[in-house]
Amino acid sequence: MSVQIDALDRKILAALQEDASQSLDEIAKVVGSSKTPVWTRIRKMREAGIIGRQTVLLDAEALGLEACFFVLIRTSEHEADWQQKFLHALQTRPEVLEAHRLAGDIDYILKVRVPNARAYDRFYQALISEVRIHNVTALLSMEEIKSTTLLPIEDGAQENGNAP
Amino acid sequence: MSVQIDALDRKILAALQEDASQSLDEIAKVVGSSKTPVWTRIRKMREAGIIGRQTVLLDAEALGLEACFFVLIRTSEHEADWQQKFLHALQTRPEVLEAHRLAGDIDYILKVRVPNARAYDRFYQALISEVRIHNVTALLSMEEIKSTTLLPIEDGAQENGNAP
DNA sequence: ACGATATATAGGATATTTTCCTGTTTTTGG
DNA sequence: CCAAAAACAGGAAAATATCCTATATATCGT
Repeated sequence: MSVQIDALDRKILAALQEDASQSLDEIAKVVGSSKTPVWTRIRKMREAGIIGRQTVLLDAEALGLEACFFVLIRTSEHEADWQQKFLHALQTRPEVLEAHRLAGDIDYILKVRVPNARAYDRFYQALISEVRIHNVTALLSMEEIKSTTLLPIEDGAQENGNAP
Repeated sequence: MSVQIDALDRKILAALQEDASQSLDEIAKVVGSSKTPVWTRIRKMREAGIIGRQTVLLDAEALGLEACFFVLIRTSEHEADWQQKFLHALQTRPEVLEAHRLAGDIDYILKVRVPNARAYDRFYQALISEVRIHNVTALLSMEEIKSTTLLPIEDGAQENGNAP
């Protein structure tokens, strides 16, 4: 096992994802510790990959990205090289913000952010010309009710999935 | 109009969302400017809400959140107070990371992160006991192919949707 | 239960960075 | 083409990150 996360780590993670611009002293005060352990733990969790990218969330509309689509994809092809081409296409296109392979009759779901419906169509045409896809349904978002990167962190007693 | 974003602003935004821990001097060098204009522009874009939360992206699996569902919801009710109750339920539940109101025959889509399938069922039971919902389809993610908060920022010439 | 070793913690010193100020250059409008 | 305004570059003081040292806490074998 790489790193075991304890209650203090979880408090630090919660504070960090809430506001990563806080100083170590502020975080230390919030989590009830001092800056050295907070700093050491952050460094270790960064190295372990528990803490990933430090970023800033931007207003998509202000950047002219006014349309958001969820795309449900069914395919008949499940060969290795088809899948590889498909994955590569998704990963290189910056308008694809999320892509998941699913269980069930729908094979993939994408979240795509584009300036407008025309830009979505361009994306769609480019995608289906690049890889063969059986069936596509696009769901257009009318309203972003909620959008957060804040993961729910259990700060209570540690509930462990498997007994020790 | 609140703030007009120019090419330098876009470069700064791109640098920031790529790595928000960079110093002003580093960003200034990358975007080809000096720290004062970079700092002023960041401050203004923060105030204008173009730049939102500064955060850190965490590894959900490392935190024990191993299951991700996309939930497609159809409802027959479209009255104001039903909708308000529904929105409130979504916004207060931390396992709901995204919620969109859609155009078309599916009314809402949610993205839900939970420790496991049992936790999803608890969430689902709690939700349908709180608000009346006509039809629900849960899509289980088997693999997160891509997940990014990096919005595509056109750093070329400024393409404007409406003519001046 | 006790002591020896390992580990975590608190607070302080230095290097870096943010924040703001001052003088200069560039752009804009008449 | 000149005046007014805006943006810019670099520098100084305050705040912060990073690392060090000493102290406290926990762990393990006997």
